[in-house]
Amino acid sequence: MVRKTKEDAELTRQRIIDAAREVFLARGVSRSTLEHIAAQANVTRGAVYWHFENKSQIFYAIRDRVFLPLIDRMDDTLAVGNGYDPLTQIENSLCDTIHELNENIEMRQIYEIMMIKCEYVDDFAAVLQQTLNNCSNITEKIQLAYERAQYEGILASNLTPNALALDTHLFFSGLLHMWVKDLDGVRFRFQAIDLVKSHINLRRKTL
Amino acid sequence: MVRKTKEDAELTRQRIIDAAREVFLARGVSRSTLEHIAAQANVTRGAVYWHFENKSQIFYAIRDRVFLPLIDRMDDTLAVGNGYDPLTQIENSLCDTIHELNENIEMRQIYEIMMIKCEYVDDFAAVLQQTLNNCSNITEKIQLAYERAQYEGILASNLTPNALALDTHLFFSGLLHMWVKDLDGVRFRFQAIDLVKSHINLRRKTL
DNA sequence: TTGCTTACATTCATGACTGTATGTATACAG
DNA sequence: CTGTATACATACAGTCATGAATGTAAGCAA
Repeated sequence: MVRKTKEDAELTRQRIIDAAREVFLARGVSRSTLEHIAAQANVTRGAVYWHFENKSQIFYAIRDRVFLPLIDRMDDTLAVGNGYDPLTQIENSLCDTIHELNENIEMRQIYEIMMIKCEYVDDFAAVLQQTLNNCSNITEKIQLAYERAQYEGILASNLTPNALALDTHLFFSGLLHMWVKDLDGVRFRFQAIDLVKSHINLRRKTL
Repeated sequence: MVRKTKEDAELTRQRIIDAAREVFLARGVSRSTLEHIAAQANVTRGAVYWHFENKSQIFYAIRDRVFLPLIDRMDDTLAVGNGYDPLTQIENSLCDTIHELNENIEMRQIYEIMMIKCEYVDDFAAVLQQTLNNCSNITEKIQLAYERAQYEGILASNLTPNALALDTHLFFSGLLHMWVKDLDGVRFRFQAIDLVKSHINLRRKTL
């Protein structure tokens, strides 16, 4: 095979990442071999080893394509003073993620891989803890929004913003899991948005 | 090795199941080999193959040791007329499960295996759907309790019992996941019970 | 143009892991 | 007391999968 230019090489790298995503999804991470990934990307294992040290490194590359953008979007929708009241901000933030899952196949696949196609042992155990940290950050941001909501007097509940934020976080975490597992969509996918709205309405003071 | 009596054989079978649980937990299901399991159980692979067709069958055996009792307990705590009001019934039902996770090492390990040490592909994909079905049943039971709560006029919310039940189910599903992933216990394990109580209080009409 | 580096492809040695086949001693039925 | 089925252990064959070693042609800088 001929030597490629730098741009070609980067393209190959992306092809390998995309291929790995497909293969991980179909076979699970553990049972996916570098040969499978290489074949799916139309290269040889040599090429894969050139671009990545091993399978975990490919996994990390895949994950970063989802979680870094996710954090950013959450920051945006939960930012102070974007025209929405705090409860609506939280609602929008959650609905945005659902919307993204519906529209973005890549993101959907990556969530599926991380939730039900991966075993968190050895190298991967660290990933779980990082994800937990990210979750903590998100919970904090939601809590801040609830604090503003309380200050603005639109909260129906007598619970603390902290308790509300944790409850919301757990609800949404469960929803994402069910969204992913509910392959035919009947149970959760089609009504995910409604579930988020109900969840938020439960906390909104009725006029 | 000498031929065992029937009771001995059953004991061996249990030892293999216990061994598989330990090995699955430590290495993940995919990367666990029948040799590992056999070694942990102090038998040879021959013995394992005698008792089980393959690895998935061992997995099923492990799972059944948790989920069948779980359903039963839920049925009990949510049964009509056991002296508690419906909201307290739901609370007890969830707290019981948390309590069981705290006390029962076997159950804790099995949850951990099923949530973060298993890749749901091929044979295992079916397990997910079965679990989803079980979840639907539980949600229905919770919904019935909410309907009774509504009838008794102790519900604070204007949401439908169906929406409330789904919200509770998702919350609890998220909580179990976090409980399992939160290995050091700081984030969720120690306050799981409080989180359940907050969740229920949010729906209880204040006097 | 030369020579070094890049971006892969190819080959090889080695080591799991699986499933099955076979051996074997004993429990148990009759 | 004897035959058969049981409950394993042992041995074997075949298939992947890995990682490293080596090959190679082309890009690119000087």
